[in-house]
Amino acid sequence: MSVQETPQAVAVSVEVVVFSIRDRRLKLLLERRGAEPQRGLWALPGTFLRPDEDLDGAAHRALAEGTGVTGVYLEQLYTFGRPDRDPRGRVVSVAYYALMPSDRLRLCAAADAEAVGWFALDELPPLAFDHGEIVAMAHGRLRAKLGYSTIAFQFLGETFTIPELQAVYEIVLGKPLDRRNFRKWVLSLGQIEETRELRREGRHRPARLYRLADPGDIVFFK
Amino acid sequence: MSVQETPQAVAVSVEVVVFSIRDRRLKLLLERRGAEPQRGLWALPGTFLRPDEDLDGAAHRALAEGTGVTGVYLEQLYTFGRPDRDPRGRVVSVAYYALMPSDRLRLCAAADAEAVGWFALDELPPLAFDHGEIVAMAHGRLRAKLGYSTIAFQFLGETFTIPELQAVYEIVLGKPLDRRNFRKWVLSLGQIEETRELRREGRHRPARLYRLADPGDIVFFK
DNA sequence: TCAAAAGTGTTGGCTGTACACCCATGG
DNA sequence: CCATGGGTGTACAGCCAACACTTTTGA
Repeated sequence: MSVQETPQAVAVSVEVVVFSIRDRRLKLLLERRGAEPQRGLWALPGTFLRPDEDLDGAAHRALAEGTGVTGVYLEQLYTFGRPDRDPRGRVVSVAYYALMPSDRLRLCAAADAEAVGWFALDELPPLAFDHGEIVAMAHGRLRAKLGYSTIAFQFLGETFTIPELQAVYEIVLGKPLDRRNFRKWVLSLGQIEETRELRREGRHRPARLYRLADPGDIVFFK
Repeated sequence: MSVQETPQAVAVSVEVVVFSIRDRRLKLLLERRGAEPQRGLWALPGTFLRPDEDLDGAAHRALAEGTGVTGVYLEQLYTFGRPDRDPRGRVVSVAYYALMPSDRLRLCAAADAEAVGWFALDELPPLAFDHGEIVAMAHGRLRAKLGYSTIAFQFLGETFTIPELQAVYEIVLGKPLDRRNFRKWVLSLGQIEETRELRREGRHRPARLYRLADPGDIVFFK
């Protein structure tokens, strides 16, 4: 790094694209801005970086403050730094994305947000700043990563059935999958183990519950 | 983004991991630091972000100032922001990586660098700051991306032979590949077209020269 | 006993891998 | 004419996609 250049002070923020599956749709957590600029527009939950915390920590904090949720899967996505992307001045935003199970949330609007809500990805309201661009990139990354890692499990609770997992894949990928092939594939990954319990869910045969062999681990394959 | 938080001023820099293949080895461009802190250690070429430029622009500039090279393939890698990663204060570094052909360079040490040099990836000197971590991540990304994109072509000039391209893959992946299968595979991608020229390179049959069908495009496959 | 979703195996095509021989050139 | 690397075709195996029937439950 060139030390002869004078460092220019810049505000650094983190923004988090929070995905969850609700009502069989891929949804996104947004906050309605309660302050200028762009008051009233919906925006990603985020926060400015504090002097003593690292980026991952700031992302976790933004999530906790915005939604009350902790311990979810969080991964850095990309950093956005166009000079004119925020009218308040020079703001570089490190974007993260998070996946959370649909049950695991306790929505509580942050102090500066008017409201918090879930929006289907294909019915988003107008977004503040360049957050539309951030969301598009996060969605692309999510779809790509389904194909070579086990992140999809992060959408589910501790135990889940194979048809539930299949629904996650179908919703994120936007296309139906063959039940038999899906089952063979997911079992061949060696990442899940069966429990003795079943899930009863209507007037039909109950499905066996599985759990992750190494909970919390994201495994890459292929 | 929480507007009630007070934005803390932070210095933002970009650092570039420049890969090239020289002497049949994967090499990395480093600058020897000519100023404190960490004077005398080798570091990635980088620069502080200027008020009017975007991140990609700063990365291109860091590269041009460090090496005199323009127009190479450059991609954002990851952003590093541990609070203690730079003893001068809070510095968030947006890391990029670049691939360049082995011919295309005119080394000129930046004003604040004592020297500039190429180092084999498996014989790196001690690096300044957390640059070792950045290099490790860049190397991982490069290997992964060989498998599903056409970035490897960025190591070669405008025209190249198939055995030359194969050497790039073998060097980056660190393992030999079958000539016949490699040729079939690369032709099946539909990204290269043959020229009428040949390359004479010793006392054996000359190899046909190819060129990219869409120069500059990075194509994803599979 | 019926509807509705869960669970199970087999087959054929395709892709990726292993492998052996001929070609063009310079010395 | 020989050494050196370039260029081509084939055969086998493993993987993935397509597909039909039986099981368990609640009403």
